[in-house]
Amino acid sequence: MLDAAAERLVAQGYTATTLREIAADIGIKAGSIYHHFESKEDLFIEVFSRGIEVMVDAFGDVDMAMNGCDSESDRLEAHVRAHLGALFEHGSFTAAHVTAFFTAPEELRSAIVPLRDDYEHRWNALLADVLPELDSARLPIARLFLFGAMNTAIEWFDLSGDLSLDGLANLITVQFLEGVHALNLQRSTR
Amino acid sequence: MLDAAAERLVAQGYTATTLREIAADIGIKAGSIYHHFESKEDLFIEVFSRGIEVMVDAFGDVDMAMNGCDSESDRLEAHVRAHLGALFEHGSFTAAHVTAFFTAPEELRSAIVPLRDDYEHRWNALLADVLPELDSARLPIARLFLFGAMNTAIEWFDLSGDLSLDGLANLITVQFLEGVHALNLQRSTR
DNA sequence: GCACCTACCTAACGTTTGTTAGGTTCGGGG
DNA sequence: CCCCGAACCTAACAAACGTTAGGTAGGTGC
Repeated sequence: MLDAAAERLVAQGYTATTLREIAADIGIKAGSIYHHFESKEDLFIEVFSRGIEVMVDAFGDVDMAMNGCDSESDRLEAHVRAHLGALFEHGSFTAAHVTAFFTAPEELRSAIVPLRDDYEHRWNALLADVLPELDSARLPIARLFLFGAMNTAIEWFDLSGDLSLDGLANLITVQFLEGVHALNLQRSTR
Repeated sequence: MLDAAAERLVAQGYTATTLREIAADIGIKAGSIYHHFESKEDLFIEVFSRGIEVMVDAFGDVDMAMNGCDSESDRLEAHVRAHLGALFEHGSFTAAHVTAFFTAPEELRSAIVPLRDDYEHRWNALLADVLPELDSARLPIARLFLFGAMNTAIEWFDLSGDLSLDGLANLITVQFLEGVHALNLQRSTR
């Protein structure tokens, strides 16, 4: 049921997704949803929360696996791969979150924001490690650049195409890293 | 009235934006909208179209101004600046298009897609000029990277902050250009 | 002064939405 | 055997939506 809700979210956004549609998708009636959730808002809070949960879990797994890793760029690439994995390989929760979060009403969003902040802080910490030379004021901007590259992949990336998720992760990481590096050179030689 | 519709679109998305709200914003009643447009769909087709129009016009202006320019990177930066200008300095039409296009029903979108394709083709041609060494299959992906960086700026960039639009355009251009350059090096030395 | 057009309003229509109250089915525990 | 709770259904509710028919105010041209 949460899966059905997430898929509808990706395809139609919050308001256009009706409880009757979700119910029909899983073969029940709309009223029955209220046996599991208090309201439409409540249901989608759960969906959005799981979307972040998947990302945070994937991030944590990489942190474990890459504990003794000496190459900072490899570490970053692994995290990029994990984020892409959350988007494309673990159901529609994360995809729903990324594409439909801003279509939800503000009251719902504000209940989710703390979770989002947590995830963003982890990335900030990671980027501060990988790019110690980067001005800390520029760090959130760099993160947004990276998020933009990863998240817009939803709109065009095809899992069954020529490019693999590993390949895309490498593409994004190299592009990001060298781009930021070039910015620093430019600033310090001016 | 189109302005009011665009601003509502940015804030709420397609389905959550009601004709009664738009009407109230400009001091008329909902029914009166139908004197100017045949339907809700019709109204928003106009809004989305103008969003692209603003971008295309800005693109054309730069093409004129940069006609005899010798530096390809300066030319790219000027176009990035123009796209950002369309997003932040020319009303809410382009911002509405970028943020809310995918919240609109499919029938509406399909009426706009040709215009979008036109704009994307211009960028493809530009990038082919600026980056002649880039594999043509990778070109659309590179464009999407760039679009991602520019368009996500809507979610965080503040016109009244420390960073100017010129500065942001430079940031994005350098980051993008050097990133793509690094990717080519990596591929050709492997 | 009459006709006409544009811009708007009023008042309702049919539909869809989230939501709710009350009833049904069914499997497991005492 | 009975009871109970979980899962689901039926049927309706009020509210809000896009949309429409018919009417009104004010300006313009003749």
